[in-house]
Amino acid sequence: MAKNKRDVDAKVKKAALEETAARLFMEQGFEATSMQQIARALDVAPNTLYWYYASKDELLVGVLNRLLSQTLQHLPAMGGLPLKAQMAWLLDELEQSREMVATVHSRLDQSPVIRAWHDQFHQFVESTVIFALKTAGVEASRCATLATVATFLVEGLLAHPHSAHQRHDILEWFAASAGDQLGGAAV
Amino acid sequence: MAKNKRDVDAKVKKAALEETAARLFMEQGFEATSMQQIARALDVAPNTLYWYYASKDELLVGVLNRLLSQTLQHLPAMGGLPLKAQMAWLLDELEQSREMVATVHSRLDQSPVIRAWHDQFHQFVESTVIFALKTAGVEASRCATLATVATFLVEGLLAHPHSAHQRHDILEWFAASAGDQLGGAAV
DNA sequence: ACCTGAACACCGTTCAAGT
DNA sequence: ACCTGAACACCGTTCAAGT
Repeated sequence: MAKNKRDVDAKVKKAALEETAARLFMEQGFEATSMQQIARALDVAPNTLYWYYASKDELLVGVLNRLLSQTLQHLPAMGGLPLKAQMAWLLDELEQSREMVATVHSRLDQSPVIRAWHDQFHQFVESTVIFALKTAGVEASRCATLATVATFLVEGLLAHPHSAHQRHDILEWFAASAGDQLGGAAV
Repeated sequence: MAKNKRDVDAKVKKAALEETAARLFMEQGFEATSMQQIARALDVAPNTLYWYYASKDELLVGVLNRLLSQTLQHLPAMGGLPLKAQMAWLLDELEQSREMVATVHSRLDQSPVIRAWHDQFHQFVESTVIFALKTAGVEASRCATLATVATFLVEGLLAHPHSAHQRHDILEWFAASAGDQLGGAAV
């Protein structure tokens, strides 16, 4: 288990690999970026990538986890804020990875490994939102439904182009509806 | 403009082509179905398909329009029903084309022709829902927001596996929230 | 352990040629 | 107008071989 030189080197190389891949995926999209292209940017042979990742989708998972861990570092600061603000923050955060979000959804039915990552991510987000709702005093039986609705609204806003005005109206309406039904908890 | 024999033949052949393609797309998915495979099922050479459609995506558009026109024939009967029932009907209808819905969303960023079809379809659905809401007496300024939310919820339910219980809770909550805010209109 | 050259089995699409 | 055979330029991935 000792971290020897080799492990460090491998980690560093994977990091460089994922950063390059992430850049190309975001610039051109996942489908439009070939393994050849990534390899060329790294100055290695195309099949070298397969020593580190079993497939292009596994490389995508590596990229996703890297992006996720970066986002999670900013999470603690969001603890006490109202739900509407938290959704707005999540939206801003995800919007910077719009391309990646769309890619994940587009490969759900084609790639079991992406499906697994997606489902796990969703479960994490939903349970986090449910916890936040409970903490805000929302009736326990309603929390799951509200969390799912919140998720669907965020995904809808991400997938479809919209104005700041539209976004505001939707989040406002949701927060009001969620709050109203339980006598004005601070949602 | 006269409908001569040639036109009829072409229509019939396109119909057969699109039905075969639709079947394979639904059985195996769009990506997993090659032009070769479709051609083989029709007993023609692969490039024959390109005489009728400029690309695989244009063939998909043909299939989509065919499915849509079938669905639209059942639409008139839905006129007077409450919004919740209409959403449930739309969900059942779309769920039979889950694969196609997912395919359309997955190709939005790759294919301008699919993007155009999708946007047009969305506009049609939203304006239909807005009309239904206005007819039900919903305040005009709220209609657009509610229609968008309804759309997002339908898409969310379609994209993510869920129980009948979850679906019921979400539709119930939405109808209640939409109705409450304007003194109990028959939404 | 790490990387390569060469190949494999596809893919959507094009083009010149036939009828 | 309609259809074909043959090819093109890719693609993700594999494998045997090198160090």
